[in-house]
Amino acid sequence: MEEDWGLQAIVRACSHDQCTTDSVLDQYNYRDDLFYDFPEFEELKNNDCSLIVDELDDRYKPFFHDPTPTPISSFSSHLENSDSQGCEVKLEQEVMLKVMEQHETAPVAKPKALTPAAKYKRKKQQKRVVVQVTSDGLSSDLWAWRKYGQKPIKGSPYPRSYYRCSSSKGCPARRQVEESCSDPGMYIITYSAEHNHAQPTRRSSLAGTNRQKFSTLKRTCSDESCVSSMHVDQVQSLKKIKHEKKDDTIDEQSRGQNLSGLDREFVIEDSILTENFFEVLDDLDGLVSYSSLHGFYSQ
DNA sequence: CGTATTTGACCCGCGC
DNA sequence: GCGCGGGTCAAATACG
Repeated sequence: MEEDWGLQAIVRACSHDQCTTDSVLDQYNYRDDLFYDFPEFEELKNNDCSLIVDELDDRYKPFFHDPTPTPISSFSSHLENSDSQGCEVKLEQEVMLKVMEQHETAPVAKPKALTPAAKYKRKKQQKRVVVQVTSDGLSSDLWAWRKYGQKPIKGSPYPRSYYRCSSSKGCPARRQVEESCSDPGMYIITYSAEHNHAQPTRRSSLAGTNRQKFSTLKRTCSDESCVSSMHVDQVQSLKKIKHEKKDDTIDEQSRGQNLSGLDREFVIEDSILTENFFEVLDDLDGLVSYSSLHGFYSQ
């Protein structure tokens, strides 16, 4: 299954708001999906922690049922009012705009003979996911990326590198990497297009030719457990976003901290970042800390 | 020798 | 129409 990969699992979860047909949603088994993306929870499903799972199930559901995602126009006005002179603000705007692009784009149409111009246009409309990671995070996915270009970016002291997927010939997946000018040491990664093949269980021999780029790769846990261990951090990160959203003025220092909290390659669409969503996060955070989950994740 | 990276050239869209 | 900026191509080069 081509969608069976971590990032896509996140994207899939974030894009459920596009499914507005109740009949479809009624047939959707949220719990199974949870265990599908986070197999470690399977353990909980089978023991006395089912209460927690029920709670998650109940809390999770409303976000999928909401057929009218929060308009992102508030983001637009925020962008218009912000100071576009500063490099940091500009970068943040770019990240926001890309997430907005992802929100607004329609599913990619079936391929047919396209003119170069149409091809280019379609490429620009492709789904994009932006994440901010540390240098360690650059190598934290299993896909093999081959660099095909590098360009200096106006307004940024750091160049942007362009990568394509080398796991499979003809795979349209692309990745752009640039160092954050507001947080040196942090990297903005933009994923575009989707892989047309399954995620490799390990980096292939082809992928292994990433040479120096991945030579410092740190793998202290299996890929699956790395994915699951994001979960509690993500809740904390989202709570930080909540505070950031409350503050209209941009606090540079706190933003740096907030962004660093997102270094586990986690991006969530603004459409579900409603006040209610954060209230639930508050509850979930407490729930998690008092459950056996705490011990599970703090290992 | 096969594959990855580098880097200048080229293409395209957009704003003036 | 022209220049600019972003994205991609492809030849040259480096590496194992």
